[in-house]
Amino acid sequence: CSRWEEEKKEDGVKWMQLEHRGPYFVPLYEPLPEDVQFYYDGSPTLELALFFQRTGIWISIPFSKDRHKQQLHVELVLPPGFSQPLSPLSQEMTSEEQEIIKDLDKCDFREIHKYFVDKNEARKALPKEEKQKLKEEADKIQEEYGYCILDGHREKIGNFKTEPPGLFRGRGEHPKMGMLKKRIMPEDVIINCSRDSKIPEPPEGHKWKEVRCDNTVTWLASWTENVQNTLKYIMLNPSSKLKGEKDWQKYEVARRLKDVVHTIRAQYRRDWKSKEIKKQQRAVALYFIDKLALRAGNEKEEGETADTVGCCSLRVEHIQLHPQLDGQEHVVELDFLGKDSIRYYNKVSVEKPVFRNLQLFMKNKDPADDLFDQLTTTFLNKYLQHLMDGLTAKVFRTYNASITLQEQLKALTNPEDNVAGKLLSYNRANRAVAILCNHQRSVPKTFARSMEVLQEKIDAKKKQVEEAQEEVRKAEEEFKETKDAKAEANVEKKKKLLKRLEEQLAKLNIQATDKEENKQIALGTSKLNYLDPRISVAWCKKFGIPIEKIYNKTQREKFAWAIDMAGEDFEF
DNA sequence: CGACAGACTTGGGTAGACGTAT
DNA sequence: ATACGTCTACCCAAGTCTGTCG
Repeated sequence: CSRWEEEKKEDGVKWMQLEHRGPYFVPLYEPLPEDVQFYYDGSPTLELALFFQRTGIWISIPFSKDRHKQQLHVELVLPPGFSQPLSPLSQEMTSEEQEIIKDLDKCDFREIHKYFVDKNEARKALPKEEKQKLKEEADKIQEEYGYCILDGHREKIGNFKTEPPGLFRGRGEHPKMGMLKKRIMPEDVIINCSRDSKIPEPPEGHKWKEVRCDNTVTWLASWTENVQNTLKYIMLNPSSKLKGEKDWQKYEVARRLKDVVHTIRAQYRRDWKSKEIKKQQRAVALYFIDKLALRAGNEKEEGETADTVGCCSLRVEHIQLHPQLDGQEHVVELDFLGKDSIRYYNKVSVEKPVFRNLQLFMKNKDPADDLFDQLTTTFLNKYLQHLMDGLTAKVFRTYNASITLQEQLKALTNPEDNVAGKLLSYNRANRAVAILCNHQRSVPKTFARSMEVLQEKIDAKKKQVEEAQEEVRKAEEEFKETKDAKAEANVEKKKKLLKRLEEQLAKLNIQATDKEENKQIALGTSKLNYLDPRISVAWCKKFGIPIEKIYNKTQREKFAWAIDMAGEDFEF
């Protein structure tokens, strides 16, 4: 365990030694060959091509979601939303350019697009040795820039490359969609490292914005991104000791919540009946956060980001109250866009006082008004902090996710099952959590097809099983007649074959079930961020499942601390 | 307090690496 | 050997939450 238990540092101090090479700067875009033209309103416009070249706009072309369409019609292939208006980009043009380029629909990128498609094809078609060479070059960069030394350990860095310039897309209906994200230069970058370390060299002819030595933070380099005017950081990979310890801490906080959650629940039930509306709102919001695993819901600057909400920022228009619905009482219908503009839709039967409170909170309000108008996340978190040290709204998500996994594993795992059956149970437990946390994905494009293929396999296997059954029957008959040892051995052989085929069929059926149930559910996020890995490690040990069956290499690296630590009797 | 900056976690999408079946 | 589907690494946006400042 020694890697996870080293000497304590002073409060807030994250490291004593930090040495690295600085960010790797993505290469400049190569100028387009002269015969690759940009047309505006039908005319080749060489000098205007320079604008797009300068801004790097054509790198947005692979941005299009619909690759298929790109190949069918060679049209402007900017994604939807990148059509009119051109205004976010106009800011980047000189006044002469603005005079001419007024309509994105009149911009013709076809030649440019083709150039890039061809280039990409050419790269793919490269001979093996050439590809190998390219890979070696990439590995060299990774080796050189991808690691740092932190307190004597060589640690992997998460994102060591600067982000290339391009068009900002954002998710959902983003008001800043189409704005130009500028190239990051060394002059934009702040380097953070220890004083006595080898200070990274800026690229030739350039200077860093600043070199600082702040060991109360964990980032190695930072810069301000121009679209949202926010900071971006280069930080360590999740496999690092620093991140691992932080992760462990997070789950320890969630485990402490387990001890007091009953008190907290009792408290918010009492507060539903409080005289103070602010307390009532706090209590109802906390109920949602606890029961539905909603996010806290900070206020956001209007017009700067997509219109999404969490618990505290819910508006009246996001919920509907049904005194009766589908045979249930006091049903709240929630329908809103959450983080990443993922829709949250749920109908839940709530306790009567909650229903009454919600009616009260909605009274005399417009649809666009805040449901919890007296509430902020800061206020809620202050309250939680005094209930338990380190408690914030998001701890409920971690806690409920992890406890659900543990309970579901207990309920679903059948010790009699084979490994495949147990893994199905594991995935189902994981799935229960993903559903709770509303982790969705779009149905994979190949879903229907790959389901068909699987079904064909199942049908074929069924046929084989039937044939094998027939074979067994025949063999038994023969044995009955002849009673000779050879026939007996044949019966055994045929039975063995049948059994193997039946097992294969069962495995395929399990696979199909798992796949179907997983159609629109993303398991990754909960596995990576919400489920205490020690629960999974303990489960694996208890049922003799190899850890590789549930965690891939990266995940095993991230959860090394838990794999080291948890025995089969670990309880969350 | 309330706005804002800063630091860190959480999130879905996707290109291409990888492994497997043919 | 190749085609094909799956998985992973990477991308970078979008949250949460704390601390500071006026």
